[in-house]
Amino acid sequence: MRDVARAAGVSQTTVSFVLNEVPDVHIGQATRERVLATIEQLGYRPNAVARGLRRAKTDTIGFIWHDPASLAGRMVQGAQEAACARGSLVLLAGTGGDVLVEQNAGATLIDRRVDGIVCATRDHRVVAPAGHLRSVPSVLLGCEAADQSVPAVVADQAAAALEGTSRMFRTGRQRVAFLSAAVGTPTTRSRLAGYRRALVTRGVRYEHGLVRRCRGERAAYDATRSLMAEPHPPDGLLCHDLEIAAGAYRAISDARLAIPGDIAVVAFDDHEVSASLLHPALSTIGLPHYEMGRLAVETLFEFITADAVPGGQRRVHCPYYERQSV
Amino acid sequence: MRDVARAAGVSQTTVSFVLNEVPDVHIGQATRERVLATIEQLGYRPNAVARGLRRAKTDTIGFIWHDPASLAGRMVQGAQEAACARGSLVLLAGTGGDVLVEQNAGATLIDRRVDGIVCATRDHRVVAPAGHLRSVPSVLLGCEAADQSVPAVVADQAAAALEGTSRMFRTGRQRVAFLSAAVGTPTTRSRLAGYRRALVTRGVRYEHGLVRRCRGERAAYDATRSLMAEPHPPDGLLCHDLEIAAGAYRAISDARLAIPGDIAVVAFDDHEVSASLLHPALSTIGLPHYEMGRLAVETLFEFITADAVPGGQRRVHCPYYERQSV
DNA sequence: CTGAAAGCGCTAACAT
DNA sequence: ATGTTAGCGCTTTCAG
Repeated sequence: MRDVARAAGVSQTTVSFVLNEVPDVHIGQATRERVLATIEQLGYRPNAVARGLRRAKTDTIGFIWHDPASLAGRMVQGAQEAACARGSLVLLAGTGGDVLVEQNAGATLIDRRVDGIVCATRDHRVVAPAGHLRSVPSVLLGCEAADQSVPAVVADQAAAALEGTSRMFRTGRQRVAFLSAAVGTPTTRSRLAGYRRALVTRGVRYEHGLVRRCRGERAAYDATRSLMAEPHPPDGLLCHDLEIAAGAYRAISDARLAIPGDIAVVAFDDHEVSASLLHPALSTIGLPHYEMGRLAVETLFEFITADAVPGGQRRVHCPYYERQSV
Repeated sequence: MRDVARAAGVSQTTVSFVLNEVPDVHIGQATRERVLATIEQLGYRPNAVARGLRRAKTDTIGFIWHDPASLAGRMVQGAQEAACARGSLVLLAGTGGDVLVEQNAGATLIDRRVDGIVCATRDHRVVAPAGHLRSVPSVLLGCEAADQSVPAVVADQAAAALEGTSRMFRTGRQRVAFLSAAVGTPTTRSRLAGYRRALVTRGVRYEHGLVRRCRGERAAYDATRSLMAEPHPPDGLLCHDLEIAAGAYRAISDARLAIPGDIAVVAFDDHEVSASLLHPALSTIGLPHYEMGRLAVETLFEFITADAVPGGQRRVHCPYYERQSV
């Protein structure tokens, strides 16, 4: 920068001013152009590290990343693109799901003076935000703070379950069952809530026996067979994921029933190839990872600029992909 | 840091020395412990930005990311974890596949004074590395420089095609066909080379007619039917991806042939759920994204520390996942 | 073994 | 409208 100043015959200050287009300072047209030309000519590029030190702002947002699953990649991508659109970059800090490492990751990011942090945990779990998430603007992604003290962006799983279930009702189904996951997480709870709301909306009584918890293709197969063997078998099936849907498909096929003729199926976790591999192609509910990452960063920027914590929780709509199973 | 020095009754220099465990400087045991205690007590953490400015080393590596596909997430993760293991963080810079934006991304990362850059492009394409990739230690990921001037990490697709094809020969197949992709990319060329090498190894003549280019399930279906209708239909099929394998499966099923009894199938792009959805479960060749990301960063560190460009190209083994289709 | 002091490259009062 | 100057928080000679 000194070189530029010298070559253009001005002071460093002037160079800095033209570079930053400081609002209250007007630089003479001639000077400005001379400086700009010199910058161009010398190929000068400001040192972002030095600028960050001085401004106490690094134009960098930290992304804490717990999820080893590949889908998280879309979240990171969404975050990265949203940040980029605002002139910031994303600094990644992973934790192999380890909570101790998580503390560390947050601290490390703060050491680097990131302007804010997006903290993405797996599986929508409620977290007690670590101290450092309070010391710098932060937003949770895919989970929420137990005390709502940190804003969060989550997939609207309840609405998604409601929609998936309602779609089946709307094609005339009377009894929709829910093949849920084995473990009770916030995700499964939200989905169950949505499922129940769909029943209420439809004026159908909730039956405990229509909700089965299972894990894996095999368990889903068994659960479906068991459901089909009941006096009043279901004519619709909401599945927690693709593997479960696969098990259900197999059971339905073995029972010589037709999809969607005899029974409709909808599953969470859209995966184009897998969904199309099933016959008939499976209608799915997608998890909007990209959009979640994007919105988390947008929210973070609001937080940073408004200097006020944005409202508690933002839910992102989960798209429904209609294929042939409903 | 000044506060720590003051509270411990020493100079900043001393604090810096104990913090960095400078080799040639020995600090008295008592002083060191006092300083450490004070640091702990005050909860002091060094400012990484200031340190970066002074040391001209940021412990950050840049990752240029072209690929909008979700699988790239695993590469980023591999890179991130490898970097983390060496005390560095990954700074992301995406480009929507746009070359102009790419120039920019590289420049932005250099402005941030990253210690090195990993540049990941989609689809193994040969690139003429932009100037900035030469001005800072860089390694290409998933592609290679036309002039080999920049080290590269790629999946060993030729070896993978060789292995997949050979596996089929080893179960007694005589004629293995290759359903390749529609476009001629370095990826498809490498795979074809591997396929041909497998033929040579087996002592089988290459037949142009056994290699079909297709894109999508439907095209694969047609290509397979056409192959099966020939006088000497193949008894083995190497598929470019899962969609193509799906089309092949359908065609084989329609032709009332059995997998693997009448014909064996192997496909690139391992995806557990999809592969298991097919009946019989499809044997696949995985693309080692995580490992590639990891190795790219390892290579980059060699580059940075050895201050010498590591040898041209590193190929990562692609794992073969045996299921029931061979 | 420890401290004083210079400076990394930039920004932003404050002067002129 | 432009220049002078004092740091941002740290590392690192060089003296003591």
